Amino acid sequence: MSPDLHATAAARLRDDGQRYTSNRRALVEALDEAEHPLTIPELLARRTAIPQSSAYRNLAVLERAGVVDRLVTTDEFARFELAEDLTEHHHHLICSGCGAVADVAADPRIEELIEQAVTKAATASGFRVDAHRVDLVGRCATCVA
Amino acid sequence: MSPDLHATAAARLRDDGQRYTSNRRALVEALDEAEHPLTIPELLARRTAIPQSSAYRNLAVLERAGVVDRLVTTDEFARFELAEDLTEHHHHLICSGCGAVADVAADPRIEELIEQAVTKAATASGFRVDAHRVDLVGRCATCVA
DNA sequence: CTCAGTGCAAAGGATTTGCATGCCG
DNA sequence: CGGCATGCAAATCCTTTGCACTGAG
Repeated sequence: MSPDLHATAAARLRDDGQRYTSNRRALVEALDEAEHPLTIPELLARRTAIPQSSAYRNLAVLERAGVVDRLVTTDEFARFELAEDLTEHHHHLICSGCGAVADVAADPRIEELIEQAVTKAATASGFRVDAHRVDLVGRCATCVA
Repeated sequence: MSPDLHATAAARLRDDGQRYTSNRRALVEALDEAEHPLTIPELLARRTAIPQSSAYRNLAVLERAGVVDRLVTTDEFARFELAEDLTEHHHHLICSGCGAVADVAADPRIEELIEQAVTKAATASGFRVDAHRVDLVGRCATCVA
């Protein structure tokens, strides 16, 4: 995908005083290959060489450096994806049946409106908005009762 | 607020084969009094009579019956609020500094647009949308760095 | 050498559950 | 009585952490 995805990741880690090691590169690669947020078990299944504790630790580092985002659903596992500015802005379809999370492209026209309406309401109360998240909760094709 | 909040809650529980006990009523009352989603510790602080395990168990029951919604943030605790159709539709301001969650009223005009744009995209992939969630992530007044 | 990164194993902590008891219907 | 609800305590299980070791600079 991004030819300089790894260069960007390395740079952000360097700014945070961290190295871009093979484990971290492997995690970024796995997240880049996936087209939806992955849980730790899913990540480990794709990169078996990485022990669990290293995965948790490195994902925490990558999150602090702004390379990955952690998202928490009602699912039992946290999910990880590449940071928004390294991918396309998108939203999530969260299946309340099986916990699956799929990506859905964002409509720039709507984005604009959300941004405006919502930021205005928030700043009125002294809140500084950094990002918005739009998630659709429902049933995926295989879980429709 | 809702004069028949408790009646509705009782009815929904009954449909699920459950009773509306005093513990459950106390939880619903506490959530109704609060003007933002509460964690379990916060709930217990307001209704000290309820033991932790009962709180968890009853909130799970209330969630299944559609009386409360559970929301998971990056915070360490899950948060609970009354189900959307028992309150006003609203969104959340989530502070990435302290984990606080505040409610913000929804703009019906924007709601409409989100609903349309997003549901169309989702149904295209066989996903049946039940609800949408719009969360603003940022810094609350006391956490702005 | 030095110090961040690694990996194993053990700890932490929110949430869940087993079991005996209480209570509504 | 019958079965849900309760509460205590103990178990679960995702996630974090201590510690000794390895490797890059």
